[in-house]
Amino acid sequence: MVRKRSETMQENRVKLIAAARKTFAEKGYSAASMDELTADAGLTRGALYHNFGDKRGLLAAVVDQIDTEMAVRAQEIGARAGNDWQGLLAEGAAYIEMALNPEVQRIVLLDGPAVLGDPSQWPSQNNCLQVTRSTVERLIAQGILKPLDPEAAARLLSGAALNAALWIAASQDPQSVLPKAVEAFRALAAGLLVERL
Amino acid sequence: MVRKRSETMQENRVKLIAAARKTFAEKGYSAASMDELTADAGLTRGALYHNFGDKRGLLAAVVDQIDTEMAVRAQEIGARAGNDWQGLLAEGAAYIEMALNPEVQRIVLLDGPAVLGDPSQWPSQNNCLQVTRSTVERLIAQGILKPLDPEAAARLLSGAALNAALWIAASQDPQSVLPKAVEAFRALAAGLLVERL
DNA sequence: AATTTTATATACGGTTCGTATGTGAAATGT
DNA sequence: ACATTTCACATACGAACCGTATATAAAATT
Repeated sequence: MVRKRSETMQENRVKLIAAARKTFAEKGYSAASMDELTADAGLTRGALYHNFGDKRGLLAAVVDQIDTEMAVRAQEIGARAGNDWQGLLAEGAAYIEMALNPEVQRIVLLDGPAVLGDPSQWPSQNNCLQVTRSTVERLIAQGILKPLDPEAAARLLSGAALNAALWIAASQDPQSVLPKAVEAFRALAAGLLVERL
Repeated sequence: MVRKRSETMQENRVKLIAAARKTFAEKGYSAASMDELTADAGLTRGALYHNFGDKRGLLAAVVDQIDTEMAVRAQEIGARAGNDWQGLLAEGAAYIEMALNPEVQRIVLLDGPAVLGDPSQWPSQNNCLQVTRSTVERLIAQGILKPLDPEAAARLLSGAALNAALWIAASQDPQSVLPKAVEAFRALAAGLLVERL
């Protein structure tokens, strides 16, 4: 059976990213051994360094994948809401819930920023942030939100949401804490609304 | 000259923490070599492992120190404000500005959570958070803020503030971005206020 | 069919961490 | 005051890991 080179290469990339998601989430970035990780994928470090440059590069690829998945999900949930304002609240709640996933938490929220630096400068450009920002921009244009800097508002909102998730996950009883966090988030977000007359 | 043991030991701890603040801030936690770091302090790794257990232990000590300094500063600034509500806003702005300091940013915001886990479970108990929470509790008791969970509100507020700082520091022109972030923060915080009648 | 490319495997060197052991000075007891 | 014990720190050692340099075999190209 003749296998095209680009096919197997793509498959190997997928295998490596999948193995990395698992290992990074379970052990954390620094404790993840590249020998073990590549062996789990049925390969060696050779494949890794050829495809991703170095350990950091692999993390960047993993972060990009998860971030994109999160952004897609958040946008879907936001779009399903009645209006843009409800959408913004739904997106925030969605981020909080998604960040309870250990993969998201360990890889995107903890190791990602520490190893790759500030999310706004990631190669993936942080799709999550983009989604929130464009929602905010629409709401400002509609006169529903105060005319704040959209980037600033989006950063603070997602910062609040993601930080809430860290707190929830570390707490003893996540299920009882989640609603408190969502309630506080909704209150905060309401501060962006224009004053009622 | 007879030097008491406990004296020199305390001095050595101070030296090590000082060297670690410098090196961790400049190179980041994982790139910091404990051989170099201890040599800078005029000691060897022996002193380090005896005093702090391991590399993580040293980071924890450094984080504790910086976090405490930040909490003291924020509380002073908050107390100087006219009332508790103005104090809360001033504290938030103070966190944002303090987080522009590379030491704070690299050590407390990036490496700290990645290596030590969620800040609410740090040995230092995260003094910054305590300050904000007690301010929030007072404001709720006064009927100025909505009766939300104080811990949740404090977490989200500080999350927003610290995340804003990461954004600012990574931006091209921090000085022009800072006021936008502070403005957005004040708007968000206003969402915690009880509805005006 | 011969030649070139290249995706991955293998081999190696350098660095780093944590522990195990050694040592000399302060602390303690008689 | 001297002998003994404690312990804070230094030194020595082993294991793990990363990134690169080299080798190889299979696909691509001519």
